[in-house]
Amino acid sequence: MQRTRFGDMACSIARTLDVIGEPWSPLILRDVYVGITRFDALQQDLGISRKVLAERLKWLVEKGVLARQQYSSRPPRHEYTLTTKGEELCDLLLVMVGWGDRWTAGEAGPPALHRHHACGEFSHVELHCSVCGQPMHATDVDVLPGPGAAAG
Amino acid sequence: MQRTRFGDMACSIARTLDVIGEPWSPLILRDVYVGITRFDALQQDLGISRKVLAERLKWLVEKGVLARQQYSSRPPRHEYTLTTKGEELCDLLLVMVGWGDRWTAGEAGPPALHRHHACGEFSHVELHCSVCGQPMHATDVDVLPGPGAAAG
DNA sequence: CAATTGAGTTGCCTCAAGGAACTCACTCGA
DNA sequence: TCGAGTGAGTTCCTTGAGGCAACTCAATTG
Repeated sequence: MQRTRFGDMACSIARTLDVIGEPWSPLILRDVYVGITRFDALQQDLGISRKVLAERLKWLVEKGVLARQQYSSRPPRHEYTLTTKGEELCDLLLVMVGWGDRWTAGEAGPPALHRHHACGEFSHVELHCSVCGQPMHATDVDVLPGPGAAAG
Repeated sequence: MQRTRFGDMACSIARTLDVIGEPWSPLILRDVYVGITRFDALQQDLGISRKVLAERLKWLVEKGVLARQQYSSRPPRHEYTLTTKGEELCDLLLVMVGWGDRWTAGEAGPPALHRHHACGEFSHVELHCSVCGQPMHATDVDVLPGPGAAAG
């Protein structure tokens, strides 16, 4: 949809958006993550047009986020599953959930709860520094050019 | 751009996407976060059409993510700054950077580095459980309906 | 007084999203 | 063996969103 492709920009945010930035893509990822893996099931759950769904799935498979696997040979039937790359993208969804629950849920409360396997409690994700382990938010960091920054 | 509005869905991911899911919005947020706060500066940095930029900024201000502030009265000049709500959305950008650096940076390395104030080191964010403090990834949680789930 | 700058607005054109109908291969039940 | 059903798309048409360029308007600098 966007004519301007984000994949060529020297910015990891833009390049991530190139993969899952198009409308519906994160919701498709969410559905596959919660176990809705077949074309028709996705189409019905999302209310997305079949055309757009087919395009998005193809793109996500190309990008290595989803894998298209045959689960029946006669008749040939496929399902979409997460690759490791895709599973790690789901962490992004978890963070979206955190923000959405906090700022958009309102009186009714969060639409979904997340129970952490390790402790068995319902919780949210928090961001920590990979080096020192302390909390790390956008306001706690300086952004500096890295090795992959565009020249000029 | 998407005709289907995500804001009405009973899903925090969809509602988050309703706010910043449209093309360019996350990049606008990134720019404001790194200190590019004026209309023309944003337009030039992003290469976005002025029309779309005006629309996005208006939307983000309406949604309470950005604030439009006058920094000069004669001539009247404005800049866009992050609200608390917007700052917390930037955490999402940090996670995007993490994924993008890991999966899309390639040989050249990450385009930007993030130095954590607390420890002074260049690092990435990691996701931890808000209850037990242990690492928490999408594969480590069960998703269950919450109080705000749609009936049926 | 002309040129410049900041911050948009307007108009036109193309391409993408939505929707519905159609295809095609296979299976199941009568 | 006929018809209905299912999974997985593809095709076609209409509408509307994004890109681009030009225009506005007010104040400021030279």
